[in-house]
Amino acid sequence: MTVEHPDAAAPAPSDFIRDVVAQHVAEKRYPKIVTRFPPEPNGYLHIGHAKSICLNFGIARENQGQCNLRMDDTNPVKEDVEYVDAIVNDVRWLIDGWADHCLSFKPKGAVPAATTVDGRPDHYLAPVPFSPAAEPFFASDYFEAIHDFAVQLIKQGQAYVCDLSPKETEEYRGAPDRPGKDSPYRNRTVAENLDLFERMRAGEFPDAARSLRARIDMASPNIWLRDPLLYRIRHTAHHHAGDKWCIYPLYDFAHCLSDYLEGVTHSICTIEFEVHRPLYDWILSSLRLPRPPPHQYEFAKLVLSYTVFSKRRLLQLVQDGAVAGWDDPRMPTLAGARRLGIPASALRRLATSVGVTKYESVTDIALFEHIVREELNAAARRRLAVLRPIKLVLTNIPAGEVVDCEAVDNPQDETPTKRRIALTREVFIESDDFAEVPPPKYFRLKPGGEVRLKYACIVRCDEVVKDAAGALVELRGTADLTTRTGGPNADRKVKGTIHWVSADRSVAAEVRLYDRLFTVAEPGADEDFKRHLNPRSLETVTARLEASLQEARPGERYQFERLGYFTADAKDSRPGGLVFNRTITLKDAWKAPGGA
RNA sequence: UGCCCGAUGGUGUAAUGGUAGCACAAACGACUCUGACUCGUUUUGUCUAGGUUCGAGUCCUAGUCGGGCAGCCA
Repeated sequence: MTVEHPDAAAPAPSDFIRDVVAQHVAEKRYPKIVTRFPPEPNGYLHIGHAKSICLNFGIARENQGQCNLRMDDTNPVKEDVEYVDAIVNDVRWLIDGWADHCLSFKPKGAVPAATTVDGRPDHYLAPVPFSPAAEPFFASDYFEAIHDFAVQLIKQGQAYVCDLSPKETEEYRGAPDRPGKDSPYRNRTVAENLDLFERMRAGEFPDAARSLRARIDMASPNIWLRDPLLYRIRHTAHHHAGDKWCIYPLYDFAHCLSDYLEGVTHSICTIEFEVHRPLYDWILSSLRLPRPPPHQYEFAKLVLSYTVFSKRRLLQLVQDGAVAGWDDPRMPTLAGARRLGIPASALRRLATSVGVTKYESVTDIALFEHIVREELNAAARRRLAVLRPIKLVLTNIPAGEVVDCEAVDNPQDETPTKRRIALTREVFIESDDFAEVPPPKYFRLKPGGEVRLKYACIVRCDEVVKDAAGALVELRGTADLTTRTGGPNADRKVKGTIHWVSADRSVAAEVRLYDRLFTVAEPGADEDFKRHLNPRSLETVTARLEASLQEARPGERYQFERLGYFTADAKDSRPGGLVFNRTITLKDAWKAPGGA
């Protein structure tokens, strides 16, 4: 069954960034709209990143443009190829079937060739579609070009080598309300700076002994204009660039130039970079580049209630063993969400429905849950499964006899398909669906009461069998076969309908019942956020599934009727040993009195 | 404290000087072989004070409140 992605047909969203892009398109300012998604490969992508990914790829998609996936890998000490691979995988999963045609990679191993335009360096790497011979863009591929730009700034007297230690640099920088003071090395000659910078590159100096700085204004009210560092010395090999370098550009210098080199037109980032924008513009305009420079736009990142997104905290959860890894289904990472069974389309819909603004807000997790249920309701086949089985013996059905029943795969389908399930003398029902002393308005099974077994018939509970200790052993009852679906009394109404499986025509399986990882709406607001961890975020049960579920494939999603949506775990499922993850429960409007 | 950014129901957003709308949540009701889905009804909002204007959520001024910035992190 194929379900059209609802977001494929949805009208393009509108926000202040898209308004700007639309205007630029109208005035034909650029030959093509080019955006980029630039994660640093130092952790896994999370749902917050989905907002940025959908914004950048969405804009490319809506304007027949392209979006580059670029590793912002300028700090080798924090990064790793493990993260590069995970990021590529997650991005491709998120945009598959939606904006994958806008995803631009580069030929594997390619490094931009230096050319000269108007006597100035100009490196432009033409993008290629994803293929086995392609890889994402890497800022580290531009190190040679970025170095050349640094040399140009030095020659223009706009950058200098500074010998101040990190601590001294901090002191000289001043404070937001107090101007900084000039470095004593600020007025070195061009020749001296050129010599020193090349010796930095050659590895003559130890880490942090010198740095390359932009020469702007130490009294600027904007901290980022007070002679910011452009290059630092780090005698560390790089996961992508190898051991070629011992000087690495900092974010502010590398990012704007990477954007420029890739032909990015709209460089979209989060609001903490707003104060960096004057520096972004200063660098690009100082270089007097032949092509029109990109511009930076900022938006507020996604904050979701009941979850944390900061890499620091997510890393802590992984390292402390609070979860089983970056892809633990409880993690808000894309890898975790995927394993939990969240469809990529739900993430995309969340990303667009929260809007794009300049003020930070907290999105209620209930909105996300609503979207997930809506996607799954349309797409997931229904199955019967009993999480916590209790036995019900239907005494009027002889042992060995099979009553054939027909069940609908998904009533939401236009032409629903059906399957057969077997009703036998012994069935399992949900322990929640029987109450010896029922609360008011209890529609389910009680002694002497009746319920309908979904897709089968109405049954009555005649007897409650207990052991010597008073614990429930089994229920005994009778089936009214005349009320079978399609039977003469099929229309007979009873208040409750419950799910069930045949005792011997069902299979046992591990089912992991996941719940929110945190118990409070804003766990991240508390430095000691781990005390808000939900002790019941995972409960594992051995459930009984209807026989047809044996054929479930890893990653497949089902609705277990009346319970929720469940996905066959792609990592721990084995042939004959399926593991299901509860993606999300069904909405449940019934409130048992007294919390029963 | 200096600079920058922002403020619309409980929550997230729309309205681009002209009827404050949508979604989520909540409550109630209808339907129901999923207490799901679907459908119907209801509740709740333009931070404050001035100004411009025939008309202000929108423009201006001041204030209040919130966020961001002082890594050789990104």
